[in-house]
Amino acid sequence: MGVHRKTRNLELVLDAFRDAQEALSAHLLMDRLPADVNRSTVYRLLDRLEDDGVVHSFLASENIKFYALCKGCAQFGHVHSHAHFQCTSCSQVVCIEQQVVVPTLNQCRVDEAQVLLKGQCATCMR
Amino acid sequence: MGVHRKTRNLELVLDAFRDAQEALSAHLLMDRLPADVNRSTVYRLLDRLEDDGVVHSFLASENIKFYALCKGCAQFGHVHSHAHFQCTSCSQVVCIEQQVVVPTLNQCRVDEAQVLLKGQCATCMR
DNA sequence: GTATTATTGCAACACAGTCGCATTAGTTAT
DNA sequence: ATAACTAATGCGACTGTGTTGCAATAATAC
Repeated sequence: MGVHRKTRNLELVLDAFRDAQEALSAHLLMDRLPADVNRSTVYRLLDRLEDDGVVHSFLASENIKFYALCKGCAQFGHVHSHAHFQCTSCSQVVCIEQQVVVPTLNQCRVDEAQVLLKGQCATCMR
Repeated sequence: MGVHRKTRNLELVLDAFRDAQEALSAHLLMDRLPADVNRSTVYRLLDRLEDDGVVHSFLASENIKFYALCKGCAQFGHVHSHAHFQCTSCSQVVCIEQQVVVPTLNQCRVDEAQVLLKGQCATCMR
């Protein structure tokens, strides 16, 4: 657990994640922060929070890295093999609570599975 | 199926994929092509080949898009829910033949699952 | 061969993310 | 409270992947 001074920016980022029900990209996160929070700072905070196991990251469409608060996943030694769902209409990303069955391979050792489900969310379907 | 003139570049790209046992990023692909093949051309060829169902793409680590020839997957109306494995040591990416069970969600319609398994490949383990 | 137009090369661009460095501001000890 | 220490920040420049407009080239159809 790295050093974490209780700074304004850190609080703002954590608040943003707590307020959001969804996962956030660096860009989406910055939209929810005051405009004067520096881009580099946001990336550095995200890196640190990920190192400390506060958030986890995964790749969604368009090569965008998304971040979400770790909840249950922290209990399992941070095996982030839970799935994420991204709506192809509104691009919103959410964590799927149910655990995913990780296939075993006969030649390779599998440490982690990143599962991105794509489709349409409830809001966009109606 | 879009128009495809039989050009030198197209042949070179297809040959590179056929020769490779693994999936290739645009960068890795260009390493295997003559140096005078333009970067834009490679990206455009990859886009076209993907549109035509000749290759499929998926995201691996570091937000890099990988491409691989479609084989069996083409039979199933291009539901690319098969997994890919990336070695965290050598970064090589391969397609996993075995089909992945796509979780169903009660609120959302899932059209596609992108599964990236990460671990160590046979070569790097020994 | 000529006409048509898909394909290409080039250069400039867009965007996510990183890095070095000087400055600012939490934290700790006095 | 103040000073010392150093983590955190802001800035600007940079990297790397991928895109785009446009003029030149070349594959195909006639």
